[in-house]
Amino acid sequence: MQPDTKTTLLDIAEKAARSRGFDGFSYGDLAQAAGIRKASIHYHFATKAVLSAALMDRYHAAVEQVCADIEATHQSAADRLAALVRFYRDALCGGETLCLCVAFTISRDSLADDVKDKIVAFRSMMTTWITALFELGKRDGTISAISAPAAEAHATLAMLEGAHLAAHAEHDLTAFDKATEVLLAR
Amino acid sequence: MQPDTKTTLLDIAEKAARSRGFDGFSYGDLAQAAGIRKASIHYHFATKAVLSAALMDRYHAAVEQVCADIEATHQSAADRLAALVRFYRDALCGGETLCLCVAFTISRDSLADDVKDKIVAFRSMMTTWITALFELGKRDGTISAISAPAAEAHATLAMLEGAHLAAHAEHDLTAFDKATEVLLAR
DNA sequence: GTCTATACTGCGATAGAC
DNA sequence: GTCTATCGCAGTATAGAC
Repeated sequence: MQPDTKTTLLDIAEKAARSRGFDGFSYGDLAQAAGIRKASIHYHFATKAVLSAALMDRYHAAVEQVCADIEATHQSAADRLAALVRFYRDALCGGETLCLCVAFTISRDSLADDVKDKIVAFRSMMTTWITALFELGKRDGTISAISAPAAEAHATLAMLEGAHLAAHAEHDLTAFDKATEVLLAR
Repeated sequence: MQPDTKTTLLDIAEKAARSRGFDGFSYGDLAQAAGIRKASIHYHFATKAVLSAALMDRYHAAVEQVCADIEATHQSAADRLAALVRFYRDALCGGETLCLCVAFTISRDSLADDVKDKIVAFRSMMTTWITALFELGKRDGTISAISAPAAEAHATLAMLEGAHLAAHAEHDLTAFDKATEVLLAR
């Protein structure tokens, strides 16, 4: 079954937004990639603000689902952490695409208020989940030298997003691997 | 002594670029802030590519100087690391501005090739310097549990840049402090 | 749901007067 | 060194035919 136009547009827009940021893609770009006229996109997403809100909603839900899947398929904290790092690594697409939340953060001044709030909500969801991961790590002992789980979580999210930036800057996954080597060795 | 127009323009452009990314500011914005017409800016910087290259050159030299100053004024590895974190914290301007290298990385597709190279060169300069910091830390014992200095350096730069993103996303320095708490406790 | 056509604004950049 | 004026193009968005 073919995806409908709206979904296709979201897919294309997500790729574009994660590659070039909010200010770096236009309805014209999307139209060309989707094979329709740019005016037609307004039927599906009235404004770019509406489109970016839809992108964040879908992205938030998708990543939340990935976290749930990791919990279901990996028992130890160390395995879950490794799976999370692998997810971020795969999300890079060889250095082409960043986390949507990272890409939107730089264009923050161009975003609608509700989209800014969605970025904060996404980050909160992630740090909460990673905090729980480190709390498990303290109990099961599979991750070494955990201080405060919440502090570790904020540091870990920063490191993952920073590693994304590094790989994007060099268009090379090696940069991501170097930055996460210490994290994975714990 | 008043700074000349070219320096004023660089100052304004740096602030704008670090707040909103390469795609997020225009000659029109700079002209308004500088109190001249946008056509006049082309006299100082023929194209936006030339301007962004000048921004990266100046930024690279300035940060390199900061690192040298830290070496001159702080003896132990732990003190130097703390000073580096403090420098990144101050560079945030309360969450408004990012590291120029971070801000440009997202707009990478809009940059001239030589500017992309300057980003890579900046990152290389930083990781080299931080690697030396951790090598000193292994010798003087003021930083705990150092594995491979180079790996620690890549992880640390990622964490600092990720912490910058976090603070920018929330427009709140608290996010930076949370992300660097673990780093400073070492 | 997609099209053509268009309105309006802003962009980077150039030419030439002063 | 800065100005006015302008070019050519791309941006988001809308109106209305099909």
